[in-house]
Amino acid sequence: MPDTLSRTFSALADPTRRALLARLRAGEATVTQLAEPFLGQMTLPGVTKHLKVLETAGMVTKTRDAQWRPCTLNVEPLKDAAAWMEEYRVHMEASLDRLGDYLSMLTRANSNSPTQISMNADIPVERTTTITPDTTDADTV
Amino acid sequence: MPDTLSRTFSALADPTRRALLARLRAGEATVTQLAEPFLGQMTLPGVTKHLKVLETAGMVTKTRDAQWRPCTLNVEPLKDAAAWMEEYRVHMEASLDRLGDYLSMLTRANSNSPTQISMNADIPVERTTTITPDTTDADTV
DNA sequence: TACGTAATATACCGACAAGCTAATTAACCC
DNA sequence: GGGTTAATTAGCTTGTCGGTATATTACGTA
Repeated sequence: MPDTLSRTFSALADPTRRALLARLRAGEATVTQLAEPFLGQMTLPGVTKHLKVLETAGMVTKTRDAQWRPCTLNVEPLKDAAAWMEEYRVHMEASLDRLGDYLSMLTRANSNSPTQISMNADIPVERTTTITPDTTDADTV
Repeated sequence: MPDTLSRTFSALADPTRRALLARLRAGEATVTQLAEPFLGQMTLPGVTKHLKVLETAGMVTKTRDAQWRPCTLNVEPLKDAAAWMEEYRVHMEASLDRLGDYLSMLTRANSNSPTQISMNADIPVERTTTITPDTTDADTV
């Protein structure tokens, strides 16, 4: 039983799980709905396992509706992770390479983030993204 | 060989490694200097291994000075992680529980973070930290 | 040259993570 | 009750991780 932060980061360290979270950003979904994009490359129990990891990490809550288990996103643990990362904010801004200024500009241009950088670049979610640096943000979501 | 983001998160999913990064925020340090706070609970090769993980994740750069290997912090991968997390910013702000408003207040009150929430609560770093925000950056690099 | 120190390499271990298949539970509908 | 669908559990294999102990490389110095 590791600490909360470790469990959070550990849960995020898998592209499938990140894609699941990304999908849940669009609203609640059942397990099969969540699994659907992966079923070519992974079985349903596999997805269930990943969901379990996210669930014990506190980022996904499963309710029950008859035989379905609608899952919802819970960002509470992400707040801790973001708070941890906040400590490094000044360092990131200091090193003004690649993403640096972009990110700081983006975070400083508060709230209504039309961002969507690379939600799940490595996952067979049909929407192909591709970062396209020219589209400063917009599109996608 | 997982993707970059997974490797980054995976590297962060360990309190020892997070403590190492935290220590490096104060400036470059050799391996033994970095290991010193842990030597009661872990051997030197153990720390070297953790450093290796951080190194292959691109968050630590080892240079060499005679038989010493001064390590420096490299926040580049953290930018990607922060960018990923940025997507969930709006969700975090929407759920205004515990940390929510505090964090958003904090990020909105840009840069000079006198923050220091819980850098390494679970690790025997004798320097009771607090990073002294006066050294806005300077030194180190 | 020999010695002490800094750091890594190698080999080994137990534990856990990720994936599968097959079987099982749970709820609905006829 | 019988059949169907949703989802989980169980058991297994494979691979990686965290840690140790020991040996080795590299350097500075007496």
